[in-house]
Amino acid sequence: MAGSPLPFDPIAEARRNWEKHGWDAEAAMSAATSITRAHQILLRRIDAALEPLGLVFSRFEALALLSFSRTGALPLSRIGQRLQVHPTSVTNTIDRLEADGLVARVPHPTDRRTTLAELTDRGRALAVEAATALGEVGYGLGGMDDDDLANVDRALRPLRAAAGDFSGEAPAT
Amino acid sequence: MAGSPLPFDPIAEARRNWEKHGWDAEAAMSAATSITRAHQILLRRIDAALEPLGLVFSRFEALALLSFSRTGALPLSRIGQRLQVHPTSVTNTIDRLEADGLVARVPHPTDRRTTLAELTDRGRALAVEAATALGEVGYGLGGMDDDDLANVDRALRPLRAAAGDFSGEAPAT
DNA sequence: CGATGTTACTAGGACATCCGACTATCTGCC
DNA sequence: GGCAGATAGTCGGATGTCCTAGTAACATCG
Repeated sequence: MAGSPLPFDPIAEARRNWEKHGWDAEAAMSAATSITRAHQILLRRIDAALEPLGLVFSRFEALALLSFSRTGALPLSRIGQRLQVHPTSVTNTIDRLEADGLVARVPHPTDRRTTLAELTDRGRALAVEAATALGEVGYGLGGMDDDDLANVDRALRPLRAAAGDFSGEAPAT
Repeated sequence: MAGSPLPFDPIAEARRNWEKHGWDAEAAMSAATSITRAHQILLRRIDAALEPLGLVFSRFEALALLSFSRTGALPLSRIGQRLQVHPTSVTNTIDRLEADGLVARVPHPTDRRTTLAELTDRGRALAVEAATALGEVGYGLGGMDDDDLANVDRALRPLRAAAGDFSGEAPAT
């Protein structure tokens, strides 16, 4: 993607430069850049694993969420809340899933404002296939053991807490 | 952005569902989702801090990189390598920085294939302003102390290592 | 009952990122 | 010298995400 690989860690290098030039908050810069980079690596691997199935991560997430619901159908607004994405992103995601015949839009039985996204049989089956495919590559985290994975959860918890992702729940270990 | 906040942690909830339905690799799923979410939180905060300056994170990164270079100019290809983004993304980034008068494209003195992005005076000054603004919000990580930040670096290191970001360097701490 | 405010979804537009393809150059080696 | 292969940058196209605005429908309360 970006020519040849570098012979050094670009984040460590950036940090050295930060310090050398007297720019502050280098620890925060370094952590923020690590997160950005980790996300990039992850998304690339995940999408690569899903590509043969015609999915991308965001669409898979919606499919998974629907699979877990009792009836296989949820209001678009609830999908947006759970996935923490903008309503227009949900519209877009469901548009594509619907075009692929993986979900169907059905009107809400009582609230006429609301549209439900309902899993089709193909959608339900594909969600399982995709989960399997992702499991095989460890959700892009292949190579990390359970300790490593727990460390990631734990390390990012303060950030998510500050963003209000929990409401005072007990931290899950 | 997504309606009202949830009364529970959506990632912990996803993990419970994963287990309940027998989908495997729930630890990896949880860690991957945490990273995705952390990135989203971060990018939103960072871009909010940069918005008054007319920048976004990716353009700031390019500006910072140029600020650290000896001559204030680098080939686009080097920028892409260091920032680990696709060449076309660099073209786009530099297009915008150039349109804003923050960098100028100049031909490479000896290699006629190569274009250099050279910081203008305004670009150099804005980079400093932006670094200050970002420092004030802790690069989107405000509220995390140095231990927390170090934990993030450390936790994500195995992932970056697996992606080849280091070439056998001694892990920094 | 009706005005006001909230909630649900979509349309249009702005960005950033990637990929594939294409042109222009440089490099290496016969 | 000259040709094959690698490298640099750009263009066009496709995706995903967000924001602003706008319409429709529910909910609340005087």
